[in-house]
Amino acid sequence: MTPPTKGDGQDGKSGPTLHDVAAQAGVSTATVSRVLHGKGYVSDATRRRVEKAMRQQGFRLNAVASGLKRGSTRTIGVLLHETLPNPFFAEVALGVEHAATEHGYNVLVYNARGSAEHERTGVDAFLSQRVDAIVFAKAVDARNVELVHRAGVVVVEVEKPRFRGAGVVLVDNYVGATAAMRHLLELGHEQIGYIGDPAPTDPEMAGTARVIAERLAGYRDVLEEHGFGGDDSRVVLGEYFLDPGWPSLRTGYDYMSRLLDRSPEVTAVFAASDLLAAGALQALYERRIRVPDQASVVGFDDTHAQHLAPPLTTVRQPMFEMGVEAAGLAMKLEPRTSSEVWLQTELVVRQSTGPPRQV
Amino acid sequence: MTPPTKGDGQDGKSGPTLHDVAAQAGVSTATVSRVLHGKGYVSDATRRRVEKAMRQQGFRLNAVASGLKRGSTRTIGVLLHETLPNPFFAEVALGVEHAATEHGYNVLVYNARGSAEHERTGVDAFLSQRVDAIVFAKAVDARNVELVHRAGVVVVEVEKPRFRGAGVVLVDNYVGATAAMRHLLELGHEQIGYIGDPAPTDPEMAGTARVIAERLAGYRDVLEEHGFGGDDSRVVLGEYFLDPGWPSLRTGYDYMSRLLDRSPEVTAVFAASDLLAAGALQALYERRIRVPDQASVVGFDDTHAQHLAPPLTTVRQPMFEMGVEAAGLAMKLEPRTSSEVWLQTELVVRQSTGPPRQV
DNA sequence: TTTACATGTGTCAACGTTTACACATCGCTT
DNA sequence: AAGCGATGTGTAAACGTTGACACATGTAAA
Repeated sequence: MTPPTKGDGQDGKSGPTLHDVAAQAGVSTATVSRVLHGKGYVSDATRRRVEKAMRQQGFRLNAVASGLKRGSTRTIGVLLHETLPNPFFAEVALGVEHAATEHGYNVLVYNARGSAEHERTGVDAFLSQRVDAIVFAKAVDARNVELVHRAGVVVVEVEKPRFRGAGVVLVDNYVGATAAMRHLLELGHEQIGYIGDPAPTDPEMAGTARVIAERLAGYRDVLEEHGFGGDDSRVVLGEYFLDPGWPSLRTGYDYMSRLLDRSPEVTAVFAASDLLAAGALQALYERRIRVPDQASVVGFDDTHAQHLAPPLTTVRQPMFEMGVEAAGLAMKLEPRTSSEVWLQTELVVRQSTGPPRQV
Repeated sequence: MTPPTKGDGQDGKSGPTLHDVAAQAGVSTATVSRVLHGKGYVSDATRRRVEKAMRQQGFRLNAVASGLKRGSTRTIGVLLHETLPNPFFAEVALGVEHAATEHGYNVLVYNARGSAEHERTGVDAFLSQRVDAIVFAKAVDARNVELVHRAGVVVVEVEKPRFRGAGVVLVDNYVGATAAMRHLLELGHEQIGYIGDPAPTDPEMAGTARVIAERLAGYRDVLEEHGFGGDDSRVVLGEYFLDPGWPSLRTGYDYMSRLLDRSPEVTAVFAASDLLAAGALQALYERRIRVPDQASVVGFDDTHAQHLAPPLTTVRQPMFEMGVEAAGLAMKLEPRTSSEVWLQTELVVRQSTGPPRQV
């Protein structure tokens, strides 16, 4: 009647199958499947017998077989751009994991390590695994995204601008940057420096360029608004593309040192990231410039802010939520469908900002 | 000859199958499979024809079907204990991912969020997915580990002591702690404080207890060695089990404040983690005690050390390597086999330690 | 010339689930 | 009394891949 069973639920390896529980319950596998998924008609008596058999044998549905048959694996692949030393990606991945498992989805991760070839390998692996969707956080090479798109698999991009048929999760960096600047101006600062990274010219990096440009634009526009515009002499932009170890802490330290040498009159600095701000704090500490008494510092992203001394005022970027939203799109969207989710930043005032020093 | 094909490699959805390329190459699926895996005899001419057909159709092996047939998915599940705010788990997960993908394995992640029930759900999901191995970093509930073990799936535990048939990755906290203490004594410190967490008494948390005990033992033993032993008055252990938000930065700040109030004579502190050290640094900054001029601080784990001002001297814990080793065991071990890997810590001297202040 | 073994390829039955379809009953309505 | 829909269950064919097995050759040793 039923094929010979080998996993009888006792030895442990490879577990009992639908056939095994069907046999014990004296029904067909179809009925067991119906019980399992609660669809179709099943009498109460049968249902109970099947459920008992499942319990006794410790039956666990083989998701691999199920996935093959149904053509869907309920799995999301997360492709990380790179992870160290920035917690951004880990945080996003966690958000995806959270939302996905909440809905019974599985999450595969792959770290592209910043290289297009690695990313390609990851895409291949994910497509091979027949994931339902791939979340790029953030994509290295647009061609890899294109590839997924062509394969008819849902694409979700984090922090990368519009792509024909994909879900996109974006955060408004401009508003956050203006909030930070307004905060400094309200405290009475007028000589405010900016340290950040230069916008890459490579069109491949358009997403990164957008983020960088928005933060700097916030700085410039608010100064302008208050009549301090048109002067970029207090802006220090590095040249990280020449620097193999970028982004490094050292970078923030260097930028800040350069700013202090060049414009000793500044009473506050706006750093384009917490990592940069952390480096800036180190430079200030070394020069015995006390924060916030003698200089105020604002960061961006809230990755390290809490841990620093003093705790850093920063613009929080909702990384975890970005992951959650990305997973939401991944689970909801049809292949080759577009959708955009915008998330807001939030100014978190801590102890690195205060009124300017009395000169 | 061959079944009707539906995915012809053009429409994108669901892709071409072995049958499709077999048809185009004029061979059987068995031959295509042989070419794919490079096993068995295939003539050069046939191989070339098959490879051409695969390339033209953009064939990608369906890992789901393959996994079902072969009974192995080449997938490792990583079960995280929890992730925020400690980068430890993310780092270990990354190490696993790195080593795994290097060998063509896939990595599923699940975050137990510190709860045994969530962990159980994760284990169920992983077993359903028929992962080849599960890495617990670190396990919440031993019964969940037991469950995996009984299912005949390879178990690897990170930082949790012996379990019958499992791979275990451990790091020697004791040696690291003694290195840190010796460093302080060599600089001339004699009044050294210790801030850390109390060892949990719950047998479920034996792994955590071991780690905590080893670090404290290192502190005590080295002091003893140098004739300053038997005095625990400079040891501040919290009571985090009462604190819902543990572990928090606030904790380090509080412990340090308590230590300074109670034993103002201390010239150096050994903190049981970087997070605690970061909090300590905040307390010192607030009191305008300059590091390292007036007080030295040593951390443990190197999670935050680099970012702090001043950069923290700490005992580096090889988290990434722990993940790599865990993946190695996961891929190598037979089910229900034991194996232990010990990793060493390393003292990293930065700028938070120096000779004691002249009183 | 037989024998044996290496080489090359096809057939077909799995792997464990899902689901369309068929076939029963049962209780009602006309 | 026939007909109908709702209910309950089984049969069997997929899903795409793998691998044991069978069956060819060809070539070299006996």
